[in-house]
Amino acid sequence: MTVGELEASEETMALRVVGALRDEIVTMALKPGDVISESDIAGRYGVSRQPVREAFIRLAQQGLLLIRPKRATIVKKISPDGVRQSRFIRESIEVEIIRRVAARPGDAEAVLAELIAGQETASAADDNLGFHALDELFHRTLARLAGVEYAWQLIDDHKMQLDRVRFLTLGVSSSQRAIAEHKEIAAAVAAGDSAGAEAAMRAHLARAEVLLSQTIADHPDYFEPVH
Amino acid sequence: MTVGELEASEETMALRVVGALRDEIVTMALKPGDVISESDIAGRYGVSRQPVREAFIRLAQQGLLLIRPKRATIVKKISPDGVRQSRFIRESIEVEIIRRVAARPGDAEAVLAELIAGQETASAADDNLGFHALDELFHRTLARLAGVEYAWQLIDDHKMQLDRVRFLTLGVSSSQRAIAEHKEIAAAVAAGDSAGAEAAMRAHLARAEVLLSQTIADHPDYFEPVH
DNA sequence: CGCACGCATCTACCATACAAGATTGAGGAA
DNA sequence: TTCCTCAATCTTGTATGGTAGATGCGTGCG
Repeated sequence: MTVGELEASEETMALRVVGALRDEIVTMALKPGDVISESDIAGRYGVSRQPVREAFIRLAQQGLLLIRPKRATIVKKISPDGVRQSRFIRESIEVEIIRRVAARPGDAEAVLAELIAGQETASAADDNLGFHALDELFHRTLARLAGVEYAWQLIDDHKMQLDRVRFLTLGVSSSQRAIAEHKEIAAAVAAGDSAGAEAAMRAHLARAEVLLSQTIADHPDYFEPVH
Repeated sequence: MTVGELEASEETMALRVVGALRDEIVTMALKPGDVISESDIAGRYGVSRQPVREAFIRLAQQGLLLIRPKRATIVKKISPDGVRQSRFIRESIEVEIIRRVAARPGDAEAVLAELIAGQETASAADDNLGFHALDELFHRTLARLAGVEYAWQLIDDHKMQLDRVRFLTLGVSSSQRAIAEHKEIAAAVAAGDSAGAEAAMRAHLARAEVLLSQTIADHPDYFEPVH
């Protein structure tokens, strides 16, 4: 597989390689279990081994690569247990966020309504990518409203694991249903109903759960064996 | 300041430098705002710039260093807002953990009682360091009992920010009170009282909150200005 | 035939040299 | 005095060569 040159930019080579590799991994162009090497990637992107090496370190810390010293570097297989726990973390934080927002709705209602309207537009136009972006923005906005945007950044880091699974289930998810659930959350927030908002958020996040086992069955070699 | 050589070990140089620098930062031997350079650290530890550089990258991703390209690398100042949000994350996750454990106590009661007994021994012997270790183990054990030990690892990463604050308030904290609160949590867990366990955990974590503003007042130059 | 040894050949790790942006301070002109 | 210019000298970024450990395969011995 040949890869186009990295476009020139302000950032350093190392960071550009990080971005390029992350995209390849999340979109499954690089598959879990694939063996890569510094020289290999360096050659493909037309840079030296040094920035590639630093990119490997960053991606390894984010859980996307596994560096086996003096042996090889491989694209980390998806850990079912890791996915489960990433969801646990996300649910813990998002539930706490929605509680806080519901406790002091402020101008949340108007902001959320606008976002949901945008999602309906994207969904009607079959703009899957746009919808995904707005979906993410919905959750990020809730974090901002709760005054903990930094916490969302944390979720974002660990969300890459989930994004790989999401990519494997593309098309399966129903944006209609997601929008309905978003409305339910927004309504509970507007009403200041903490308990209701929490329950709605839990239900919203739980929906993705059922897809995992099916995905594992479809692509068993992309996942770590249970031990 | 001169630093002893790194003891020989199996791991790579880069990882040893990471550990050494992390300790220096958390214990405030390297103070927030201090300017360091790859060459400087390399000379002090007797290695080349390369492993030091890789250590910098890792520590920067963990939020302890700030790399300003072509300029300098500095020990990141503590962000009061970051501390607040790190606590938010920790509370979110720990509350969810304690709920799960309380919902299925299992053999939690015996395990927790044993840990608390150890803490009392350490406290009676004025073994502050040992008590701290057992305190951490208490929370980690709860995560294990909930089946989400990986989630604790996440907290651990972001706990370094909090540890720097904790180091500044050493001696202030009362281990007696912490033990009493641990007992309260364990009792609620044993009784299967989810709501009570959650409330006890929130109170336990909230106790540290009051110390922050005092600490900022004592060491204003260690913290980022509010913007 | 089966197994152990050794060598060719991978890998990531580390050291060193060079490149290029950023800072600082000295020195000269207005 | 004040301000601008520029060069010395910091910094991190990148390239490349050499090193040591791990792997796999072929060979030769039992």
